[in-house]
Amino acid sequence: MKILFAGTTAGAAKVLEHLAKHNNVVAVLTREDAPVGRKATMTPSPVAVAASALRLPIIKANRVTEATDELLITTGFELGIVVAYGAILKQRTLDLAPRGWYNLHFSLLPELRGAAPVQRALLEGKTETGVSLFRLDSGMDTGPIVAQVPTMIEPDENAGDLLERLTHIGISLFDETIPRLQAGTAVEHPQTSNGTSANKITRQDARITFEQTAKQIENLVRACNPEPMAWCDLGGEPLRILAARASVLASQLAPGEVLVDSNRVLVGSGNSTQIEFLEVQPAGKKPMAALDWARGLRERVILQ
RNA sequence: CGCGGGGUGGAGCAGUUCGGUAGCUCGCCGGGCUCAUAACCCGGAGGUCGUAGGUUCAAAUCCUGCCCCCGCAA
Repeated sequence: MKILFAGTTAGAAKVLEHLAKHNNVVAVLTREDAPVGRKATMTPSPVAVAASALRLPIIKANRVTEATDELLITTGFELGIVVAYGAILKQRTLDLAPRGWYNLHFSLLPELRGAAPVQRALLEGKTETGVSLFRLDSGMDTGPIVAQVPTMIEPDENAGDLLERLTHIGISLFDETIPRLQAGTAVEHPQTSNGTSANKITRQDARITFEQTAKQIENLVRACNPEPMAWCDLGGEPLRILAARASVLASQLAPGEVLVDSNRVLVGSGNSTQIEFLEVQPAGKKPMAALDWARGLRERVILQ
């Protein structure tokens, strides 16, 4: 069976590499090269890089237009597999695949539909999430579900860790399910509720306000690592917080006040709680242990 | 030519304005105290100050080129 793979991110590239070993992937759809870094170097997506290594035909498009459809048709694909492609497929395009299009989504649908299910799961402090494989329809992650795998969220997992784990789970799920997709024997269960949405987390969302409780800040920090990374203001410069955990001890620190105590960097937060910084990154510096950062401080600081 | 910060013993920083003995908080090694310790006390090792050149009696510090790292913005 001829499979078309659509994806963009590093995780999607991993899935592609695996699928291509065991299936007949005839072409890859990915987003166009994008500027990356300070020099805005045009860089192909991780999926494009992986597809090149696999010597697969690549179709690059940020929006799937009718012209893109024509290219897709020429591949002769029968089944579409989508993992974090980053653009909506219209019904017109969905109709091109005789066996349909299936999407791997990193939540237990209908929970957390949308662009950032992993980050939102952590931000909301969930203890369980999972992956869902469903048939695409014209809505946003609303199609009928073919398979789901739940998993517990580890207390110290951040979004990067969790996404990596979910990706592996997703790969296993594909191994189990693709034969049935190809045979057309997969059982589909319609989503029965409207669920919840998981919008992308913006840089403003990622700003820490120390009026929040330590637990809320911890959730934000975990959700935002590695992207877009939680931050606060240190003397007019951003201070990124890569890792932190809510302390169980009550705090007498004012919100944003920093105290080093017993080899721990504690910061006052809302409702008399305190957040412990574990890893931070000042502007212009590399990430460092919070204690190292605190050692270099010459005076008391208040974060905002 | 988008804006900006930085490179100083193993780590994080000060010192550069105004040139003149390598500093601080840790870590490491050895010893002491202690029931014990992430605590405390004593001692010690470890640095071509990113790199190449220039100015000077003298350069981490002043001048010039180059390399590397990072934040913001896109």
